[in-house]
Amino acid sequence: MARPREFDLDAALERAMQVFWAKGYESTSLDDLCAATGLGRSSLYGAFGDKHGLYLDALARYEEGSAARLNEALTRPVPVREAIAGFIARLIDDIVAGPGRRGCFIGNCAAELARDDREAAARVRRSLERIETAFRDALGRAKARGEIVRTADVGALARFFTAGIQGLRLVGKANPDRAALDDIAGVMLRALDR
Amino acid sequence: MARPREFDLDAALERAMQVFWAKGYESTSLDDLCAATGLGRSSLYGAFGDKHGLYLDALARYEEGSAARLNEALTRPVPVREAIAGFIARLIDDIVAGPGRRGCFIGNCAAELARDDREAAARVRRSLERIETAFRDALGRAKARGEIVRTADVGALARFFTAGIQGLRLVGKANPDRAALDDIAGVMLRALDR
DNA sequence: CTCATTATGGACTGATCGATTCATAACACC
DNA sequence: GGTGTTATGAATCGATCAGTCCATAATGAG
Repeated sequence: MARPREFDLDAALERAMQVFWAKGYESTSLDDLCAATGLGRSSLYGAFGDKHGLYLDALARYEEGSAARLNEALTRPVPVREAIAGFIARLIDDIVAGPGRRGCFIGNCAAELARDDREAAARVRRSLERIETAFRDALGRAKARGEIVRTADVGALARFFTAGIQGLRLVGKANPDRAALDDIAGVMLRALDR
Repeated sequence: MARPREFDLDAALERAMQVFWAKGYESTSLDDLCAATGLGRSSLYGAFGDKHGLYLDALARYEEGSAARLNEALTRPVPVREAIAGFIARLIDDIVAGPGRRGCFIGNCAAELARDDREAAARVRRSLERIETAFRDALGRAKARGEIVRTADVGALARFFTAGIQGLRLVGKANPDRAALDDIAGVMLRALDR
């Protein structure tokens, strides 16, 4: 009935996400986005609305992958301590070996524009809640299995790990030093030994 | 010998710092800075060089006050656990009661422009090291006093609290909920009970 | 009082921003 | 093959950006 789209929408979103992740919202221009995706302005606007809409879509895409990795790590059939340790170890690998100081897209978004961008702020809040829930569920199951003491407050621990991961990514962005990050991870994990 | 400056340089820097803190670097325009300080462009450029220089000065000013508060809290003649708990409690008060979602200026800087701004990145790294050192010194003194077990790794604990505070401020920026932040603080402090 | 020096405010610069417009192209349907 | 509909690319929009320039004002030194 009409001319079909000539590009892969998903691939374009992935490229745009990488640019926003690396440069942030304000510092990314539409020319940057066109260059990264290989698309013209018309195609971008036709597919994603405007710059802000594309940013939100990119944020959603990041969160999707991020949450999937976390859930996969936390539902492995191993003790929860090992599962969390494995997740954090891979996180540190990413920070140290990754293409330099991008941090966490969600955290970057929170720091950059959650101030007066209610929609973005709501997305960030939801993302953090999702992470928190994943931890709480995993810790709840572990508690039922007797892996952690019955007096443990899994809700507080879940919030702690959520914040801890953000802190880890932030200081890792400023100084991607494995020894320092391993130190932090080690102390974090000992919150489970009680 | 020449016309004297008509404004208070320190007060102007304080105002500029507040704006950069609240809005970030890119989103703050020179018109914003002129409006906040009450100065004209010529005065700003004459006193601080350019926008980037002013931003770095503002960052330094923030770090000064921030480090002073931390050191004051950590050198109080009380058990280190109490000192740290007091500092974090006041931090949470700031986050919850403060004028909305500014986060930590240093953390905001790290998230926003530490990527390809080497000078800002170096400042952030130095700031975090300063925080880490303050914790390490306080924990070292506490260890010598026998407040924490002799097997404790004060270096790792210092790094942990440094990252933890950043995580606390970040999630607090996204969701300034006292109960959640208190949960996180509670788990963090139990790292000292060993 | 005069002059050299610096501060100030406002006009102005070229560049870049996000967004729109429009002519053209490519399809599905009849 | 004609027609309606959407995609595409280039040109372009007004707004805003950081930064500069210049005429004027305000001081201290001689």
